Amino acid sequence: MATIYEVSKLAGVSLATVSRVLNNNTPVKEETRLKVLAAMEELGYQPNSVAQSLASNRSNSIGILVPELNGPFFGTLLSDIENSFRQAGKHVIIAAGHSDEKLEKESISFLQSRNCDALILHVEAVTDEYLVELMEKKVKFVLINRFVPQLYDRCITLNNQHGGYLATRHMLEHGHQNIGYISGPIWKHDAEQRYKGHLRALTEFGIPHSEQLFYEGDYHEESGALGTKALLQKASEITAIVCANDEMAAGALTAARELGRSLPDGLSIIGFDNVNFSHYTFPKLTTINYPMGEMGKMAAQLILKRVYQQNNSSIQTVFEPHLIERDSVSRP
Amino acid sequence: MATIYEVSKLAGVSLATVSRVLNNNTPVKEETRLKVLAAMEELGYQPNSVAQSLASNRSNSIGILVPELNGPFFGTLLSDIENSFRQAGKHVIIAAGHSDEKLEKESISFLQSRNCDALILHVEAVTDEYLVELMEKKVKFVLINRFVPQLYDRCITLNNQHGGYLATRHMLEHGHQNIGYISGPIWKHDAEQRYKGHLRALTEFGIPHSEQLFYEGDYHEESGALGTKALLQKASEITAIVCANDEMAAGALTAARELGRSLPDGLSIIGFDNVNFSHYTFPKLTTINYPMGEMGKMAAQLILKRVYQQNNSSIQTVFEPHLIERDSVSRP
DNA sequence: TTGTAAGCGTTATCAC
DNA sequence: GTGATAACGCTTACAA
Repeated sequence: MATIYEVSKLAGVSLATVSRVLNNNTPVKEETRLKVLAAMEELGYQPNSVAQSLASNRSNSIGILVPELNGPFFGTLLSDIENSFRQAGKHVIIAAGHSDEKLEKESISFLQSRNCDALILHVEAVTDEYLVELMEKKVKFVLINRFVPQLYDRCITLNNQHGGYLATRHMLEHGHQNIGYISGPIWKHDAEQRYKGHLRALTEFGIPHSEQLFYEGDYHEESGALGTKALLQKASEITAIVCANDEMAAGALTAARELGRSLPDGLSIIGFDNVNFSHYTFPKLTTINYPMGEMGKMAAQLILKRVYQQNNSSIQTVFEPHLIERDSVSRP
Repeated sequence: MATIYEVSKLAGVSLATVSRVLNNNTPVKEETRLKVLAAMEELGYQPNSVAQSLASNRSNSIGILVPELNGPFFGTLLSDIENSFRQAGKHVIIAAGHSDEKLEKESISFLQSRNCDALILHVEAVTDEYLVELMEKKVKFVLINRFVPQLYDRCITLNNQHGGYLATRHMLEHGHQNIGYISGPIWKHDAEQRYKGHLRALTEFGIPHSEQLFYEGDYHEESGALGTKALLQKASEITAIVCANDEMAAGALTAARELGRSLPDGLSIIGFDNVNFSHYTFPKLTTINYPMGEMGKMAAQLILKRVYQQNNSSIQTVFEPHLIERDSVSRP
């Protein structure tokens, strides 16, 4: 591989000049510019990004930490992030935290040890304090799907409460009065918010809320099935179930069928997230869209702007979900 | 951030010695070793991986190129690859090629410009010749899901023919005699092999093959629906359809239902790949497992062994698929 | 077993 | 505008 030194010799200029045309940050006479460019071409010169990083103290790499790499959720996030950065000549290093505090911390150190210029964190297990400390240590990062007050200007979040509201309102507008709710782990911020939105819709329609109609699941398919069975047993008058995510909704679909309910006539079900499999269910799942891709893109923009001073588009930190109507909801 | 130099001063030894305990490749007296370790601890020293790369001419990074980052397929691949490398202290840089020749080539140069020590390539559009050239340029890489004779010892592949055979045999064993086949683009190697397996099973059971029963799709859901309608119209005696992947099988399920066939009694359907959504369909899809994760792990092992001389486990290059029985196949 | 010193391929600060 | 030259933080002969 040719080096900058060989280029400088061939072009008959100094090292520094070659570096200048490479980075075109300092004016260079057009004539010499062309000479250098020609020399580069001739040698098939490719700058060594490692040496650049060492000298400039920038790696042009961004670390991404997500809970899982598989699963229906993070593909589009990664995809859009990678895309944005690649166009800017940066690259992305990935790691998975598996929603485990120790692993999340390890992954963060790992990414830091890789000299990432910035991190995009989708973390669940680590505490707010830890993240604040990270900020105080001058680590550059953006948070996805989590809001920490002290870090307000680097949090990209979804309006989960509004999503929960939309889901339940959709049921109410279809004339449902007895609506079960299968929640995510209620200690999780998004689960709590989605549930709040549900309650708000209920209140708005003057429907009283009952403990009978609530089941706390764990966001996994199995708990959606369990929840459905539990709810329908406690309160067989239920005609609709709102699930706090699509996985649980899929479980609910299966369970409802096992209990002999026809779908959607015998039981309407709505999900949340609009993950990639949600239109493969039967009936195709009505759900709330989570704009993961856009949020990933925005996280990238934010870093491009704040860390690299590139890009001047405006930054949006909270995103609005919307309803995706498919076939799993009907009138009771 | 503390440097190796500060550590050496604090420990009262030379730069070189610190480097030695860091890499423990050269014997160091236990006593000094401990002094150095203590100094590192005290300073919270973290080696600068960029400087290490420049000096050692190794970046400890591996580039991964897949067609898509989203989609149901590549998550588990990435997940298992990342895992294997992280345990070995390496990291992974990702890129997407979108099955486009130009993009695939660009992505490969991009990854090379990042000084990756090796690449894992899941490419579709680039030619065999291009890959052979790449090898001749001494680029280190492993191919996933593709076999190129000259590159035989760096190809990790699935026995697609056997998979196709298993799928069709499963139908035959259930007593089906009129079996439709929805293929992937037949110019693709895996599509061709899967189809060959189908024919072999037919022959083995003494069932003649008919053009009427073949439909060439494009591996997408829509074409599975189209294919099902076309086949059932041409040959309504069909009682089973073998699809060359799960997406098309999902389309087939929907189309069959629209045509008023009950599932699986009125029509049995089998898929291929066992992607993440295949058990969310209704009925749950019977399919052929594609061990993406294991193949990713193996690709990582191969690189660890050949590029880093780490790991001495044996290398397996061809993987066998197996049947996953769920609910979409019954007797006719 | 340890130290010295020459790189690795850039960028960036000076002068000129 | 351009050219020397000192970093950047580490690895690795070669000596001792």
